[in-house]
Amino acid sequence: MITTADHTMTRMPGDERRQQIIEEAVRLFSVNGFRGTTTKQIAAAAGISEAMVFRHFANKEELYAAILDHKACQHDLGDPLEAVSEQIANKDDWGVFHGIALNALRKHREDQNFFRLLLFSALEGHELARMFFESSVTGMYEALGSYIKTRQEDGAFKQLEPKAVVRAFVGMLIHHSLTTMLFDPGQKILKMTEEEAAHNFATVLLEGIKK
Amino acid sequence: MITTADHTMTRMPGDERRQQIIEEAVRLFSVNGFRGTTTKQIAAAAGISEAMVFRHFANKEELYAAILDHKACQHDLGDPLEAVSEQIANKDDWGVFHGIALNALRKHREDQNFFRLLLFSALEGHELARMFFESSVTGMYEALGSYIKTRQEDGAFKQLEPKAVVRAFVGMLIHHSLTTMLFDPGQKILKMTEEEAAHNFATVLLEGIKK
DNA sequence: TGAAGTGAAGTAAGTGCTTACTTACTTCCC
DNA sequence: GGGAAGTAAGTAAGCACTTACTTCACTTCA
Repeated sequence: MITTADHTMTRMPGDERRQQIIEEAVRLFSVNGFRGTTTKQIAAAAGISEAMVFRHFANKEELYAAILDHKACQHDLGDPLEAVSEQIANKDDWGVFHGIALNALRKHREDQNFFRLLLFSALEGHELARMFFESSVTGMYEALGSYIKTRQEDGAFKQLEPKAVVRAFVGMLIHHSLTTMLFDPGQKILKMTEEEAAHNFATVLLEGIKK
Repeated sequence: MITTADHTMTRMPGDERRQQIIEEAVRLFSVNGFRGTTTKQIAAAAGISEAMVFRHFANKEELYAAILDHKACQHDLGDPLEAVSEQIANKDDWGVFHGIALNALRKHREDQNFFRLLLFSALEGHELARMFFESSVTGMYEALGSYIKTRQEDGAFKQLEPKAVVRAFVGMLIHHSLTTMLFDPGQKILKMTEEEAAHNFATVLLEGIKK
């Protein structure tokens, strides 16, 4: 028998195997999409037979839902500005934007697979992915938007629509991650470290909105 | 016989039919992706039998390539800054950024289908789509980047990496179109006209980079 | 103590349906 | 009557999912 993975034949308790299937599925879905990935491929990647996939998940859709559940927990969904709470308290505007940018760029790089998967499913029209995307984006809009509003009231920022400003900022970050991921994985077009990118984006935005 | 389109049964000369197949395919590919669209669906949408699709295109891949070819011509690929050439000559910075923004947002709305299709194929790893995306993005990077460089030499703009500035700007625009398309088609989250969005983005960017 | 039984983890070999693509044939216009 | 435009009815491969069976660690109780 030919096996593709060295963990074949080693019996594992149910939950570990479940996790393993989920992880391989994330990898494959993120590369080929939901429709472009077969249950056979997933099984092979996990080093088990296809039937075992269906012992752990009623069907392909349920496996997919399990991935989103798992990832949603993993990605906290707590306060999106938690990492820069200190800067916010100090009204250190540059620190806030720089911190958010650096944080977001790092997160995107670390979980490119999940990022791709989300995009795929948003395009494929999967409800759960849509909800996840929507709620996490909405959270950022509200949190950062209210900070901008506060600073406008302080007279520190121009009177631009806060949501538009957030969209501009989030746009810089997501587009940067997306372009790098899809077209410039080797960072050959734009030779720039994460730190430099975050610095540039924070500078452009802050200078653009402060009075 | 049940037909889904009113043009069934009317004989058309070859090229017209070819165009029609391409148009229906664009619509379907953009909604369901390449893998998620069947040749039967395309045939039904065009009101012809599946065999006719294969009379016009050797296989599904060739149909896909024909779409990109067709769209690539349609989308000119001339100077990406042609529409704002006057503002560039006058060094009307705000006019340049505002014009580009308005132009891009309009184009994206008008050709959402093609935009979705491109994203799908970038994710699915289709070489041609990759090339199209890459060349059009690269064109913008070079054209706008060189304008920014000129204005930096004039002493009008700050010494930020031009490519990073372009990426920030393009990011605002693409992210706005993408988010609107995927999650906010009814414009309920961000109630903002194209003109307002372009105004905001141009202001944020220009104020962020000018001295 | 050890044979008998239990159940979870595993598989090989299907099933029926869908897919891209083909073939053999018809219709209709010039 | 020849050729382009069209079709109905395939075919082989691939898909999600099932079935019928095996393996083996671990109880249970005569």
